Amino acid sequence: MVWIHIFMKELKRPPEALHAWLIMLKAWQSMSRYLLPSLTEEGLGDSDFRVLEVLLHKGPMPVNAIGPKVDLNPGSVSVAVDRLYKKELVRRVESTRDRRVRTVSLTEKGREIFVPLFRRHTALIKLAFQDVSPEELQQLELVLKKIGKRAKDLAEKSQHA
Amino acid sequence: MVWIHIFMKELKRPPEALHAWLIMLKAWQSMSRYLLPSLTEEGLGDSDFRVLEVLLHKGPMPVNAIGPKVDLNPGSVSVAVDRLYKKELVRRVESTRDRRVRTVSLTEKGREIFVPLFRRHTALIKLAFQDVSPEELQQLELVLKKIGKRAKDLAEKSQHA
DNA sequence: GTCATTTATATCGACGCCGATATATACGAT
DNA sequence: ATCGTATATATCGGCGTCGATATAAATGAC
Repeated sequence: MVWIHIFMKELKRPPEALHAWLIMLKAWQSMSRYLLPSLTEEGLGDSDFRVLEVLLHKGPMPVNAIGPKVDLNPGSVSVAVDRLYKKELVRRVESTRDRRVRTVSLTEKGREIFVPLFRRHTALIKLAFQDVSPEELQQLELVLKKIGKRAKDLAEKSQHA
Repeated sequence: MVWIHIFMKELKRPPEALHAWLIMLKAWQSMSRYLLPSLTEEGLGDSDFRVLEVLLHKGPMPVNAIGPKVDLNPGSVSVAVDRLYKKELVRRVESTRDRRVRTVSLTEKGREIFVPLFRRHTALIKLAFQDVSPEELQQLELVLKKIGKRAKDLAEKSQHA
């Protein structure tokens, strides 16, 4: 039982930030497993879903604008858009001003497939959050925003170093 | 601007659960990006880290016990352990009772590499959580636990259906 | 004891993502 | 106007995960 000893000695009581992070990890994994099936039934992956979501809610945009919004590098966005293109869910329009850019937008088919899917998705999330009161939800958003922002800042800072 | 219209109409104000989930997504992505470099510098991936973590803190265990703890399927655990084995960070001991099972444990080298890495990792997390008060942290854990548990239950329920 | 079933682990083929690079186009300095 | 640099997108090779399956060993019914 040496390892348990070491664990206790090293951490005393689990430092709170780490503990919270582990719980966040668990919650994240559970949510992901829970939400994924409804996408795969539709033949979509997680990234595809997020791309469609951003296109629906923010409107048409060039490939390079999608990447940051869905946390994907340019190459991955390119292939994701291509997958969706092959399924005729999105359209690529070449810009006349700048012949390098191709603006991506939802097709009618894309809209028809995605809007109901998104609605189901939203309902599933609501179900999973059913035990959380409005006040708790607000508090949760506040805290997660702080953490996300700080993590982003710190990540950028260490990039430069 | 049709899409914005549709968005507003469809969602009125963003339904709170969905909104919170999106913020969680962002926070998660930021944290992952922030934490990953310290692992890759050591030549490890996310899964490898979690396997080492569970071995350090829960002690030696057979391959099939690792999977559930790190949210990986048996095949993935097998190759993850193999990666770590090739780096001599873990050892596989064949059980005499049941000759199918191979109990995985950290080697000395594994411990030497991982313990400081884990300490750095913990420090990074603490930094990212610096803006969160102890009360907020407690509240965060509470709420995330509720969400995780409910999501897990719901996922299992829809499995059977 | 023998055979069917179950369990532990490893392997296989497919797929998605990443980092790096290639290609095409635009922009800016001179 | 030309040339070097920067930007948008696509492509390539490598890697990690998945689901399905293979292999080996244990268990249980008879």
